[in-house]
Amino acid sequence: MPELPEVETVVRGLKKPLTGHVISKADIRRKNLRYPFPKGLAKDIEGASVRNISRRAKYILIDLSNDKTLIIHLGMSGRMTVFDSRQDSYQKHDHFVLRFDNNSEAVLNDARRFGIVDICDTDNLDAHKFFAHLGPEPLSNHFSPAYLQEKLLARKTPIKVALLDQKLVVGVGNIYASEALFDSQIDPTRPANSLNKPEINRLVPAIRRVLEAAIKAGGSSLRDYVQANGELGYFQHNWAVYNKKGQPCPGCTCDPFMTGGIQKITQGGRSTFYCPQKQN
DNA sequence: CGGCAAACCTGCGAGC
DNA sequence: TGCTCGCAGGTTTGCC
Repeated sequence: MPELPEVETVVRGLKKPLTGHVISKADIRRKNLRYPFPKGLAKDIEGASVRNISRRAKYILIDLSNDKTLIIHLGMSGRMTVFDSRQDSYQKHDHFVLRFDNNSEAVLNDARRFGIVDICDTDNLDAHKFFAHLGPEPLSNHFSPAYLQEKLLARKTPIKVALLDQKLVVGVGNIYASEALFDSQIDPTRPANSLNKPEINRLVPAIRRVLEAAIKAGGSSLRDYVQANGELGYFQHNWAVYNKKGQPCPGCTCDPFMTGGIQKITQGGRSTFYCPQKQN
């Protein structure tokens, strides 16, 4: 579900209402999501206040006053929403609830339960197994054409598949990989090591452009995703190719009845959308 | 190490 | 209306 823009949007939405507030109660409503909830989690966080909320890759980091950081991943179907003062009772799949001193609640709802909740000493975050092997943030300067070119050298897997590898670059998921390759006019089936310098010079800024535009739009809502305030994202209206099989390519003048329009293929077990006329 | 399929889950839309 | 099938924003694991 949530890729970098969705997680970033949620993080921004959580900051204002939660920062500075004390967690009065952590309600753990089942024993596991993707993994078991950490032992003693409630005890570890109750009574602490929220110092800051940030994002690394697709993880939400809630930095607490007791020098621990609560780590949350939304998986495919997770939502993290804040309720001012909740009137209605818990919904189906509300698995983890933080109640605050001002009576507000942050609720993790995750139908498919691919999400993750973990806790870590803030000092040791970088060494945590989730983060130790991650690639650079795509919106940082560490993600440069020179870096990408070097990393792609040894990889003959299709470029679309490579972009989903979080060791190469974090945050890019299935939607934005298709969108960024369309933006840079690169055929997603090309072996990663076949991209030349001009193509890589197009791809890096295209990834940034697509992610930044999506953040501006509050992310993409396909089915589960909502912002922290419960509103939908609206970048799905700006998709050029994702989920648009058979539709005319926005950058092409060719007749979709002749070309078949946008193609849907499967790579690495996941759907890829692209325009064979524009991307090569 | 690279590459690929399968696994983890529930829900929903399409097609019959 | 109701069933089955396929597919969905991610990541890990196990096998070759």
